[in-house]
Amino acid sequence: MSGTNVTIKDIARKLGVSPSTVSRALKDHPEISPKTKKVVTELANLLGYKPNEIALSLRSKRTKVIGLIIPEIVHHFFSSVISGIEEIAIEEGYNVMIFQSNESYTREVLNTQSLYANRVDGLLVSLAKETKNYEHFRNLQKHEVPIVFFDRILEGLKTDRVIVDDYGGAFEAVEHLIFSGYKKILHLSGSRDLLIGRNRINGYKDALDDNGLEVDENLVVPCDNYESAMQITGDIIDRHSDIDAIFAVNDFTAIGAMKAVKQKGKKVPDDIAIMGFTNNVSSTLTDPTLSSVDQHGTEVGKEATRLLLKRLKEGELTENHTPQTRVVRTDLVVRESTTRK
Amino acid sequence: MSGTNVTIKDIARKLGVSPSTVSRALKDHPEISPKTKKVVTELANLLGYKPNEIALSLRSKRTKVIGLIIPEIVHHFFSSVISGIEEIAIEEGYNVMIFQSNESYTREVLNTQSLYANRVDGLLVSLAKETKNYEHFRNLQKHEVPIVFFDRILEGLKTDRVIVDDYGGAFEAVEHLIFSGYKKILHLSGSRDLLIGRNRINGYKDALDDNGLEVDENLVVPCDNYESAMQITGDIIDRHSDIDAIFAVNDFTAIGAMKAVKQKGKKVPDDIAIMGFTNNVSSTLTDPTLSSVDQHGTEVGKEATRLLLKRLKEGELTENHTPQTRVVRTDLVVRESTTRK
DNA sequence: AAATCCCCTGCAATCGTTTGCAGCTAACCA
DNA sequence: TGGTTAGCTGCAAACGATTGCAGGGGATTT
Repeated sequence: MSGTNVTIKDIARKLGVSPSTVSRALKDHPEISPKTKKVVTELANLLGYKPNEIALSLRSKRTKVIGLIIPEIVHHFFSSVISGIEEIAIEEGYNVMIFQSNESYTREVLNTQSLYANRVDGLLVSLAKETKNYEHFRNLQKHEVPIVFFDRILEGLKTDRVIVDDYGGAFEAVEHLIFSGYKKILHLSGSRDLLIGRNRINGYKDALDDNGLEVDENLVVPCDNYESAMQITGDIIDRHSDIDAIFAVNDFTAIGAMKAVKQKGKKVPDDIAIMGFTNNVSSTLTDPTLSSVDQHGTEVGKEATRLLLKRLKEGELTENHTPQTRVVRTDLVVRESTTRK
Repeated sequence: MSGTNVTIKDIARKLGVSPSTVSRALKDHPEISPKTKKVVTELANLLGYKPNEIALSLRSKRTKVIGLIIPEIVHHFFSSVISGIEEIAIEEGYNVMIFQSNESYTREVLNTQSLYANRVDGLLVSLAKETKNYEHFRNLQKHEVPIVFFDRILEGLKTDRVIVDDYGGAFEAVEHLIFSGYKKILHLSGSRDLLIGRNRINGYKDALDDNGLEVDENLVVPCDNYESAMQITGDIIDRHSDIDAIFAVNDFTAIGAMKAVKQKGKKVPDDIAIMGFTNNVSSTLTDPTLSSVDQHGTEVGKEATRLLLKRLKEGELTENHTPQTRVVRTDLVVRESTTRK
């Protein structure tokens, strides 16, 4: 980026005016004469002048960059969140600097340090699974960097938050199964350590409860990935032969369960219905296609970014700011795996 | 980012020395006395001083940021490329600024402008489908910003490149089908406008040719997504009842074809084998699981970044630099959809 | 005691842009 | 014609860090 970069000084020199005049002319300052403005802008265009954001940042103490820390880009949910973030950010003239924690606490701390060194104007974060304390975020807050957490939030830190309505989504999904005539519903659940895991479990239980079905703790089995679902689902339906539906904590788990069910010679959805969560692309590709709960990743990203930009516009009110929590509604997407012919 | 940020001047003032001394003390300059170094570093740690990268960038004319333009983050291939890029970049102290073109030429041009305004040290690009000309990239090159293209490259512009061995991957995939005893192989192909589309077609044809099978142009059908594969595959196998294998340009297309084949009452892989390309997560989730060609997205990202950082280290040799092209090998991943029992 | 030398530290300019203030020129009015 | 005013433009400092050069002060040498 050396050499050929045109600066305001270059333009000033060629025109025999001062840099200040050029600067003012370019931003249409009222005290500059129309003729001067004209020659300046013409030369600027000719030379392809573009203001140096770095210099602007140094002077104005704002970079127009927002930082993003996520566990893993390759997860479809997170990449759709990024899409949403980018869309809103670009609209408002902000750029996005992305960091992956890879679920590692150490990495996350390093990320916050890089972000601070680069003086990002604000930060969007979804936590690594390992993260239990939040000194690194508190540090940034001391430096008045506003933070918005999304999806994987940190209780105990006063920040804006955007979360998915996991409870509601689970409730609706299970109720759909019940209304479709399924009565004995297995839940392959997420970790009870994570808020999202607990919320989905509670949605499941309350849906049963509200509809007069018994909650059987033996039917809440921790299992949150494809491989283990493949392995354990067969056994479970052998032991509980009256299971006629499975609600899984995510789509991959659901697909693993589906495969196991089919291997047992049972039909989906006639013998056993299957419901996922997340609404991955994958859910349209299975056979039968998988009913799921859409988490609207893009909307989560948009909402988090809107919240952050709002904070940035409000200015230095960090101290007396009341943190907000936005809940993004989920949507039930009914496909073949829960629809008896 | 205002207020509480500690600068070198703050430290200098509190210690009654000059900023220059502080600066030198912090970088262990030999002309600073040990005692001064000690007090300075201690206070710096105490106050949590972190150099302002913006100021450094302004002075040194390098930002330690590399820009990335990709068509769409939500595609698994691209998000794995990002992972690879980030890994290498972070190792070398670089950060990554990501932009999506959303396959739009206009957006891509805007992206290059933002990237230039932010004075990124270098650029990694995978082209939007729409892009036919390259003025916007030529502009950046004028400003001595090194560019590395990957996957979707631009012929006609002298730059480093990292491409996937599409030809070899297709060849190997089709040969695997042939060796498995399949003789009439349909190719659901990509666009002949794109290099990757042409390369895969050529790999397909040469594999047939080399193995003494006839190449039938009617069996190369443009079709590169799930929906259209679902729609047209049935008709094609009706018309050409001797088709016993399908090689699709990507996994989604393959999965669409698989579904259509199953709907016709044919068995996969016993009646018709199916081979994808990309090796998405989805390929492990279908029933039967899908054989595919792994493109090693992470490796593509790593290689592109290595190439770029190498250029950056070499310095201002942009003019007399001989562009390099690196080819990333593919790997055939055999699963159930091409394995007769 | 004067001269020399070595350590250490500070001054000032620089990167590119903005902006409060001062100053210059020309025109207008009395 | 002298003074006021309006309309433009330039000076200089600032953002935070680095670095060539100059200089101060103490110790050593003759």
